[in-house]
Amino acid sequence: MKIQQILERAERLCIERGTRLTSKRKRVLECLLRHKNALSAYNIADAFKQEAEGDMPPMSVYRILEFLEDNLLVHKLHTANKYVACSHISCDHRHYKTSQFLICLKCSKVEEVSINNLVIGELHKSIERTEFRMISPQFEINCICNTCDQDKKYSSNTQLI
Amino acid sequence: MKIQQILERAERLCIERGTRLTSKRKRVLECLLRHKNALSAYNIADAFKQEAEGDMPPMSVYRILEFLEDNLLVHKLHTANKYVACSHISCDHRHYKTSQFLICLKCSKVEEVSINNLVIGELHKSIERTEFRMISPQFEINCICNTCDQDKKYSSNTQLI
DNA sequence: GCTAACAACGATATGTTATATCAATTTTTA
DNA sequence: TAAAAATTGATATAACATATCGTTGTTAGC
Repeated sequence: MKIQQILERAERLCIERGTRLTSKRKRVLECLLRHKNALSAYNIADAFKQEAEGDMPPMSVYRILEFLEDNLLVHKLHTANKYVACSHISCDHRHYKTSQFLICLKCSKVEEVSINNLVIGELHKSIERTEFRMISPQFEINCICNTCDQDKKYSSNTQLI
Repeated sequence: MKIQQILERAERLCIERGTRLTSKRKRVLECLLRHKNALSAYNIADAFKQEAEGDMPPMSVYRILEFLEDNLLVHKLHTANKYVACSHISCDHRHYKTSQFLICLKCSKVEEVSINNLVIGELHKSIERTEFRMISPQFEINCICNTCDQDKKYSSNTQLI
């Protein structure tokens, strides 16, 4: 699906929620959609500088990312301290209570996967037996993507992790 | 099990691995064992200052934590940027290929749990179908512990998350 | 349209987490 | 005991993040 369509869908979702996807917020979301990999707030600010899209200071990026996260448009990957656009903006978007992210530690490529509901159910059951209550379930799994794995095989000066 | 015994076991494990659990390393591990909650490197440095156990600058703590992690004696919780002592130092210690941590976002209390093998197996299968390869499997699950959950109910000025 | 209330944005300061580097010291090995 | 290796000390700097306050822009009621 094209980025422009996703942005339009995002805008509609915000209107439904009574929030506003301002032009700056839209541009940060677009930046995340164009870069497929996860980006830090400072990465995003740098991208705006380099692509001469007008200034976007890191503090603004943080504020905007917070808004986008609250509006279910981006996910924060806590293990990487980076952010990705939600891959379900344009599809149903509400089926996904538990997100699972495979994150390449080398290039920050991210895949948002959907693990078997049965598995997630079992997980919840395991946790119910403890004295902990799960909140905002999100799994982040450290991986190496195929591309970077290949790189490792053929280039000796590439460092893993 | 008493901390002293765990430390002795840790020392033996290091000797078996051909590494040395020096007195400073031992003291950092002991610090993590005494505090049941996860601590940041700077938290540990502060603890040494307060308890007048002699200086332990943050940079030393980082170096020592790296050693302890390499020697499977502590885990880094990437989502919290904090560290905990491995809860399996004194038991078999090698059965645990995939560690799962329940982390209280309020007080950093941590429980290292063993989730249903079925769940872990399914998770691995899901990942095999992607173009990612899992490394250093470790799951961190954001939770609220019962104690902090109770606190929330009875005190109005306590903030959740 | 005017104004009050609120939301969004800009700017600065500061806090927290982490890595890099090089010198000094201690321990091990030959 | 001297050389080599491991450990520790010390400083600088990078990377990630929050707090605060003033300004600008938008919305809602009059």
